[in-house]
Amino acid sequence: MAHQGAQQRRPSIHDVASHAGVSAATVSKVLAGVSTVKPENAQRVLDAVERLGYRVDPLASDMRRAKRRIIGAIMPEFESEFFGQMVTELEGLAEQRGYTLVAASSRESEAREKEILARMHDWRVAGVVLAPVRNEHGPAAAFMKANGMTGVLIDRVLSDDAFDTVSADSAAASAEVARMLVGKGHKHILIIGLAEGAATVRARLEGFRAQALALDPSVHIDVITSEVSVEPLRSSLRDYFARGERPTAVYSLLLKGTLVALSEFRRRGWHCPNDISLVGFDDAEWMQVTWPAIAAVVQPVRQIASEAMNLLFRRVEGLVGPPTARLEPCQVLMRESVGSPGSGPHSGGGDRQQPPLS
Amino acid sequence: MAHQGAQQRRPSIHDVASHAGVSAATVSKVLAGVSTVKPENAQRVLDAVERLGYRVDPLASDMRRAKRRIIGAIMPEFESEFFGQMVTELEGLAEQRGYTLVAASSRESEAREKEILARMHDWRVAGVVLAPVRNEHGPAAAFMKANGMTGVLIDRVLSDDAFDTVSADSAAASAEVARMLVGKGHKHILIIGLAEGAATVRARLEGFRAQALALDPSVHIDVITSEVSVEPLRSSLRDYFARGERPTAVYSLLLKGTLVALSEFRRRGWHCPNDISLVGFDDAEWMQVTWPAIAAVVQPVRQIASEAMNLLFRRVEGLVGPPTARLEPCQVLMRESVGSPGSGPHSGGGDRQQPPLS
DNA sequence: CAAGGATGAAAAATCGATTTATCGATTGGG
DNA sequence: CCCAATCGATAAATCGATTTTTCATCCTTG
Repeated sequence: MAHQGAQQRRPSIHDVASHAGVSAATVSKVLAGVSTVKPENAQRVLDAVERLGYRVDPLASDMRRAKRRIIGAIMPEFESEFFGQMVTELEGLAEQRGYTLVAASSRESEAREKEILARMHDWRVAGVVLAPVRNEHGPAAAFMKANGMTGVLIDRVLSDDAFDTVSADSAAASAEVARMLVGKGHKHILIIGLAEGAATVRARLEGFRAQALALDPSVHIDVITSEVSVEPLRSSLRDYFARGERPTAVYSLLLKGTLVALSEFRRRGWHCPNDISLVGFDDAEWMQVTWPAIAAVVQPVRQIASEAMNLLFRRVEGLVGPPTARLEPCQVLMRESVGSPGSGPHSGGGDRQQPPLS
Repeated sequence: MAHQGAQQRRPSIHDVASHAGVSAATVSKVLAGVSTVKPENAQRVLDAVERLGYRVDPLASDMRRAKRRIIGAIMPEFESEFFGQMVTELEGLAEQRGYTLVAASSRESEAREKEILARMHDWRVAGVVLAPVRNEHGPAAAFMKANGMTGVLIDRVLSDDAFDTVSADSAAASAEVARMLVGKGHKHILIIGLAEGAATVRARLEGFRAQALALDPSVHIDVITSEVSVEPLRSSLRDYFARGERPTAVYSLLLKGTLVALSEFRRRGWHCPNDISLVGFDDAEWMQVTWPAIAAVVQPVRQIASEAMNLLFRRVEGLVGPPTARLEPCQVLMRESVGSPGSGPHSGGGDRQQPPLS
């Protein structure tokens, strides 16, 4: 029945006005808290609002303003904990200020990213929080500049000449990982990542390399990266191991790399940390319940989201001035997947029932 | 600079009209594909649109219609793969039909769920895809009914007297899990879950129990559930093991339970499947790269999303008729975490370097 | 007591589109 | 040759708010 009942037109501001015996303009003023309304009339308006269950239509309300109370959020994906938390946080912060958050996934495509942005521009959003697929130099940011949109770039960015940026301090966190691994005696370390075009991936790589070599110039660092998708990375890694390379530790620059590494370890029957150590950028809930628990760099999602929204609203309110580039500190969680090289019984996969795949 | 430049007012339909030398009404008709426009004028309109880069303002365009081209989506959370994928799918499907998806997280709170719904009602959304926190009898669905909103309920629902529902066939999947576990010889099985008030959790429980007992009436099934949060579940589980209960398999009715189970196994130094077997409802990417890989029930996210959207749009377009209740089949992925009871070396936690916690 | 100022509210314009009503021109039929 | 139907397009109303303008009162003050 609910598909026909009760769907009478909702009361408009004019309905409230006539019930209260005043004009629509007066109702609007009362609701906006303007003080030039006689208290008696104000009360009658509030009573009518109450009686009719009137609520402002945000769409109509936004019609006249150039910047509508809508914030757009564009993330490369929704499937990971990181971006899921990010959207949750952004939504809460937007709501606190009376804004509606419209979130969309670019699905790791720059083309789609730009299309979404164009649609958000059609909506005349007040601002956009963009987590670009690659970095701050993509077509999406260019579109925003060309159209004078207000926005903040987050996550896979370092700094920009037009927009404020907020991201995790990848370089510092990677340096800390380097200190820990080198401190444990690792001398042959493999770094795996995706898309060196991504600003932060490069920062993570260089942050690690610089620190590791500073601590011990004899450290041997291999790097395997691949553009775009994760499968090329998997096969490169497979080839790398197949030709006999035996690093004692792997540092993955992103979550998907950590999964690939684990799956290749499995394939070869290697166990952490006895056979090889593993640290990944990006933490996930499951990493602390597996055996071994996986060491990871935790990104400060809440801080990034909150700082991004602060900066964004400052711009929405008209602040002009040079863009800022913020880096929020990460936390490195050392867990069981990291040990000292050669300290454990170097199994060939013998202590589990599952034999290594050929 | 982008904070001031280029933000001239966007061209409106009147700008297009005057450039094309016609009226705004004509422009609107051309863009709507009405055929009563002289081809010559239509061409001039299209030229002007092209030249000015005109795009319809969706907000203004929606003003006059009772149902706006906006679909609301309310999920209990965004942080899990399941709901992340769900939002991604829903967004794509809405976009295909020219609708904007506004997604919000109820953060597992029924109060928040209702507030979000009220806000979406203010927006006069054409329809809502609601994944309720508990089940179809919560305040949110009641609100939708009371206000004559159009909607579809998904995930934690079975059927409703007012709204179409779409969910995974939990009972069938659980029965299949039962067949597999009983088939492997398990005679003492623990089921853990959250909130038996949730319709689907109950269905999963009963689906499993009925099938298991039908196959082997001597099977002993224990059940541990807790309302609301995950921590009570953890401590109940801990107590259960502490008092000497030794089921040979655990079936978790939801993802968080699977994580709790793994973490308690860790704590006691038990390994799957030698010491205990584990199957969880809800798959996740990491489950196939850990050692052992975790057996799981995969929910058909795409089918649920697509069916929900189909049903929703049918209602939006005015279809009346009794609500339907769809159940989409799941897939059960048996992985290494499941074995036969007593088949492996029953370790006390001896083959890993980490000693069991006291 | 009249001019000027302050006060509070109503009327009207506006935002940008869609839709309905209206109007002029062309064409056809009687 | 005139009225009517048809076609194509424009003017105007509408959606639901906000904001500016106008207007009527009342109060001060010289």
